[in-house]
Amino acid sequence: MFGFSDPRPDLIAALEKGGYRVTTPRRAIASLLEQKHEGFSVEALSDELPSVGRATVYRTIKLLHAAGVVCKLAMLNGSHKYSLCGVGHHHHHTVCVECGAVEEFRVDAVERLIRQISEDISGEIVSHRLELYVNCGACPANGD
Amino acid sequence: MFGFSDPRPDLIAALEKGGYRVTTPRRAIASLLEQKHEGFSVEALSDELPSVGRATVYRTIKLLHAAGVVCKLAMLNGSHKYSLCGVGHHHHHTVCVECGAVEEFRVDAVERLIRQISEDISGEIVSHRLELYVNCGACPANGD
DNA sequence: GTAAGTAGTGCGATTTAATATCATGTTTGG
DNA sequence: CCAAACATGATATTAAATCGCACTACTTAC
Repeated sequence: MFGFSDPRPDLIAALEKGGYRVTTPRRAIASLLEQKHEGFSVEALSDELPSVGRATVYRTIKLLHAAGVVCKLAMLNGSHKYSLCGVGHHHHHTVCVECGAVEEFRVDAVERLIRQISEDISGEIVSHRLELYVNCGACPANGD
Repeated sequence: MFGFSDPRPDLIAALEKGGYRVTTPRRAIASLLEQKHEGFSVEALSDELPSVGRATVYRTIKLLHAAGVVCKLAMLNGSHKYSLCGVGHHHHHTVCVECGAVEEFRVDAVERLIRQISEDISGEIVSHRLELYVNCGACPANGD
């Protein structure tokens, strides 16, 4: 099995490392996030944190995203979800189209493939995105 | 080289095949599209067609997308672009992060890889998305 | 400890992309 | 030519995200 459940990255540490202050709102966001390994939308997050302004939630998620501890996923319908993710290793995600559950996976073959393609197209690959949309078969939408 | 420039798909034919009427606004959209193999936003398209209502442009692009002759690409920044694309064969895209030029490519290895991954993760893969963000090295932004 | 400076916050307005509403216009089959 | 079905367009609306700005709260210097 390629999937793996990540050790929770330390969001507070990520902020400190980036030279950002660790404030009460940021703590609140971080601790809520740590209960939400699955995909979440910033909007929903904000709704669960009425004590924190929306803009601050967006700003903080952007910081965490820049710090690499939160990933931004493109859903099929064009909306986005975010997900906590392990630092330090590149990975991709599966998203259940029924229940929205997000899982990370890493397959070295993906990286090899990208490298191989990069030799065959003109220009230099600066980034890539690979997302798998699945039906996880274990979600409420499947009759549990 | 994996890339290929597609024969222009016949957008009008695609509409007819889908059982939709071929109307004046749709003709206008189709003929503008056929000059725009590169990525484009619906917004920009609409601006170039003042005689056609915004809603109609969106509706028509959605039809063409459903018909498979137009692809919707997710940009790194979260916005979208559309691109004419060949019918009948699955492919992926490179997008130049500087100039926005879109190219199609197809590598069978991608499909093999997806199939291989599908055997190793729980759940069933219903769809996937692979986009390569490149610096095409031949665009105005690179000093031409 | 206080003043000054910097970083962070929150409200509300704004932007942008896209969709919904719905009265009106167009096409097509007969 | 008529009626039904389909398509259109102006406008309102929604949703996600960002911006502007006054205010607050740390941090540092003195």
